[in-house]
Amino acid sequence: MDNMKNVDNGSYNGGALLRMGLNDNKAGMQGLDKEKINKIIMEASKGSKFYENELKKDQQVNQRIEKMMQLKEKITQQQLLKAQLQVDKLVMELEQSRNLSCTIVHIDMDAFYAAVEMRDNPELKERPIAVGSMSMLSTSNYHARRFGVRAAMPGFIAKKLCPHLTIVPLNFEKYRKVSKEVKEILAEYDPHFMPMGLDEAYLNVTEHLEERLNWPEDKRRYFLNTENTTEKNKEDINISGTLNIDGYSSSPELFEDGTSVMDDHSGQRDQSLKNVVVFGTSAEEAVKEIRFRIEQKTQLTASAGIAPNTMLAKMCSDRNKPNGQCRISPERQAVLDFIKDLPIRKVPGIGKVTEKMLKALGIVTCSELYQQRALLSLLFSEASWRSFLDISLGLGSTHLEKYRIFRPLTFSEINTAEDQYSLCRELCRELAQDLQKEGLKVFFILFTFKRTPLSSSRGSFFDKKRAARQLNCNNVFPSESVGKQHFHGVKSSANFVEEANKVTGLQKSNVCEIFTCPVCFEEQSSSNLEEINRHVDECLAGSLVKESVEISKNDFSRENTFSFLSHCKNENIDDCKENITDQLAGTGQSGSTSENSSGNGKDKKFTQIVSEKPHREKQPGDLIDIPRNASIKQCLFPKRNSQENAEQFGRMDHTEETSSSCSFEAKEDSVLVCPVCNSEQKTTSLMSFNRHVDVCLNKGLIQELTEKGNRSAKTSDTENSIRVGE
DNA sequence: CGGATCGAC
DNA sequence: CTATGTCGATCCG
Repeated sequence: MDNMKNVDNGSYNGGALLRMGLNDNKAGMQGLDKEKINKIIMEASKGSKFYENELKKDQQVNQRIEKMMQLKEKITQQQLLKAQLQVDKLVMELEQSRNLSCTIVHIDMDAFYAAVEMRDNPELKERPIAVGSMSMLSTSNYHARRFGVRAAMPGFIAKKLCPHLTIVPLNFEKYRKVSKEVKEILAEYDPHFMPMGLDEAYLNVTEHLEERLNWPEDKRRYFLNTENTTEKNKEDINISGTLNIDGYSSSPELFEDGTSVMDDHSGQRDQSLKNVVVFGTSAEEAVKEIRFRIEQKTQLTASAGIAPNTMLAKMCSDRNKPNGQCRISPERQAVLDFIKDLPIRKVPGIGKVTEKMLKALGIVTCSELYQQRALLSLLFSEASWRSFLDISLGLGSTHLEKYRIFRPLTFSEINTAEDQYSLCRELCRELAQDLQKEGLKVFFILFTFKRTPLSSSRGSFFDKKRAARQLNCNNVFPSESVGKQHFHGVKSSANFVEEANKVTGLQKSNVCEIFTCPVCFEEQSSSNLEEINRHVDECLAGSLVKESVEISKNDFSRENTFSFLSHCKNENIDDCKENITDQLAGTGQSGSTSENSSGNGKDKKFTQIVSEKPHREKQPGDLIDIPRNASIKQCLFPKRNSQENAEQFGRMDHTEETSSSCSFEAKEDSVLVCPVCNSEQKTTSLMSFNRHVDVCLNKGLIQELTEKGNRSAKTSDTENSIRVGE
């Protein structure tokens, strides 16, 4: 079966294989073609338990595909049309939220483990090697890949493919050390960079590039360390007489754009300065500089991708590897051009199975993925088709999940008051920054003014973890990083409670600290939590309450959401106070004051979803949130889609996930504001509200599509290029 | 909720 | 001679 894991890996990287082949031929190596590789793997595998299991899994996938095709048959034109309208509405929203202002870099060390081993043992250099054991390889060098030897392949099969293969045992300590050296360099370009394992990292170099523009040349000047340079590089330097950074590469593909690091400057440089390199101020130059420095320091090469978001950056870094880089300029068209013919399998998150399922629908490239968006929304879970949509629009995360850069922390490690305060401070700062960066018009705060331990009687902390994380992820932080970071590694709620109680007795203490109201920022000195809450309530009622959603105290999922803890000392809030104040000022200007919230400004469309029933009295422990745009968008097509689909197509859908990913639910006597027409809807059920939104949505969309149709005939789903919200 | 599945390294 | 890993996230029943 050509669906076997190893074979599949082989075909997935067929492009790289071909490129490598060219290199290796130059080195006089021979290799195997794809067919031979598959045959050998097949012979080595068949009969094994593993292989049987692979076959079984493959059959299951086939069954899933069959089911999906049956489902597809039942879909009527009308359903498809309706889905098309809804999805396109969302497309327009997504298009509006497209953020091209960041420069994200993905750095990927080439064949990292193997490269380290080769560096430290020159004998291995010209030989095919792999790192790992007879039962599993972690990586292979480029000679070995010529034979089809790949990461995640068992060593004994690799040996059959390439009998001369040298298998070097893993040496993690060494890799960690080298990785640290690389990370020291990366940190200079983005102190919050996000490592992914030992050999990859994302950097947000937006700020660096801004500063870099004003840097004098000497801050961008580096000296070639000839001692640390490989023999080959020395040769290149000597031969060429003038430093050509292309030359130091072991691959002819470095800087595929035909420029070298020196090209911009070499013309002006005389021979005596040939060991000096000056890098420019552009993103490309900065990344070349990073790669140059990495190689100087570690003698290892890296590939890099530069793009407006992480997904694109990652795919970019793959394009010209090894030892190359690629950039997608921050323009919508450039993004779409890059995406257009890209096989979906290249997209991080789309693996073997998804690829096969989509292939069954005739989808191989990203533009095909876009064309079939309506169908996909009916066949796949909400999470899936939404991510498909993001992919086909070239959208991705523009911020890095900062908290992952540290070694995973457990609560037991954050066990001093000092640590907690500084964590709180840090989180506040990040939040304020994120909000500022995203230019949010709606400011969203979650409070729990309650000193209760995180674990309560109504169920264990971890029972609620998932729901809480969901909320975090949707509302407070743009990612789930917080939940991940802080919940990670805690084994049980009992464990946690125990740890929490050690925490300098904070939550037990009734001693009152001075408390800064997060709304008015006045210091409140009170020994009574309820008093504090009353004050905050008044503040909120005065300024923000009309934009807030009140969430029932009984809604347990909110209870343990990350909160600004009431026992934060002044200093904890102080640091973010400025930012928050600024943010609030900005909020006022951008028109989400209470007056506007029920207004009819188009840009205000989504700022208010739910207004609370005025006369319900707040209770201590209540949470107040103001949904931010992102989460509201997710409410546009709430659960009912899947439910209806399930009813119509006989598909049982997961119920809990999607409903809780909606950041609001209709409580008994809520007044809901339709995000489309902005009118208040008194409603007793989410259903009836949804029905209203539905009508509005379709009305609006038809109008928009009609308008568009006048300008362009390209409104059908049969078009060939990606068309979005032009 | 927990086992199965997916995807990444 | 044998021999196909581990983890987190998500799906799904």
